[in-house]
Amino acid sequence: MSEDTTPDIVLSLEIEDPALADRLATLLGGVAGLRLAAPGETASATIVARDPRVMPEDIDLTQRELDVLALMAEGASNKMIARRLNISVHTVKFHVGSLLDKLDATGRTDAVAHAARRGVIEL
Amino acid sequence: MSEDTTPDIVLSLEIEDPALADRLATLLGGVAGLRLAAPGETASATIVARDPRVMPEDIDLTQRELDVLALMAEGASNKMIARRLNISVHTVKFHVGSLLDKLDATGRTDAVAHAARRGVIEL
DNA sequence: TGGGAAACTGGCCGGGTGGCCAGTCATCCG
DNA sequence: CGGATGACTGGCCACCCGGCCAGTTTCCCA
Repeated sequence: MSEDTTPDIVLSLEIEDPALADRLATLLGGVAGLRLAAPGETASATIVARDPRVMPEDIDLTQRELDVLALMAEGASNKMIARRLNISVHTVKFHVGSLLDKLDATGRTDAVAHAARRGVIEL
Repeated sequence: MSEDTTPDIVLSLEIEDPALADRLATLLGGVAGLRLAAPGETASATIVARDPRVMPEDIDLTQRELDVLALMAEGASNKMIARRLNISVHTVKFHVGSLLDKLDATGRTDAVAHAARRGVIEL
């Protein structure tokens, strides 16, 4: 009689903390309709530790800086960014400078890495 | 008499698919020891759709290239990388060149972004 | 009315970056 | 014994980057 209309939801655990992982595994193991993924199995959803969502507080970047940052993350050069945003290369440098400042980065690569880490941008 | 030795595990849902999210919410709602996060509440774990883990899309980088890549992601310049790895700046450039090639990137910033996206490195 | 913030532009310049050429050395393999 | 591959190093050079100086305009707010 098992109506196979909806197979079990397969969940995988991606938790560092062994204690938390263990509690979750135990708790979820007893839930009908749910199943923990077997090693190597592709899960339909994953439980990760902590909220990956952006941390509290915002680095307070202006809209223009966000525009420039996004293009930087795409690997665009200052010249390309200038063309894309219809502004001069000098202005791009100006914004990049502010970005390096606010993100406490030493260069554009570092800036993108920091921004990604802080959830300011999505790679 | 509720022994509060272990508070409920707070879970937040990060699911695109409304149907799947709904099923999970229903299933999880009836589990003792578990609780779904209230809007804005910081969860101890999050359920995300799909497995965020990287595909077996190996980029086949040499060990040295991985070394260089890791330092690049830290925002290190070629000179810094050279010092850190005890090799010449020219050799660093050599590896960076290979990296740009293999990662199909236009520059070091792009290379780091691509590598992070493909899970080759962790930011 | 004046001050501040944001966005924008210019020139200049030292140092970094990436591409090209070339070469050495060790290892693995036919 | 060649031949191939990967790691490494060098010189050269056009271009890019980031920091410095300077200036403009617009908008918002006290």
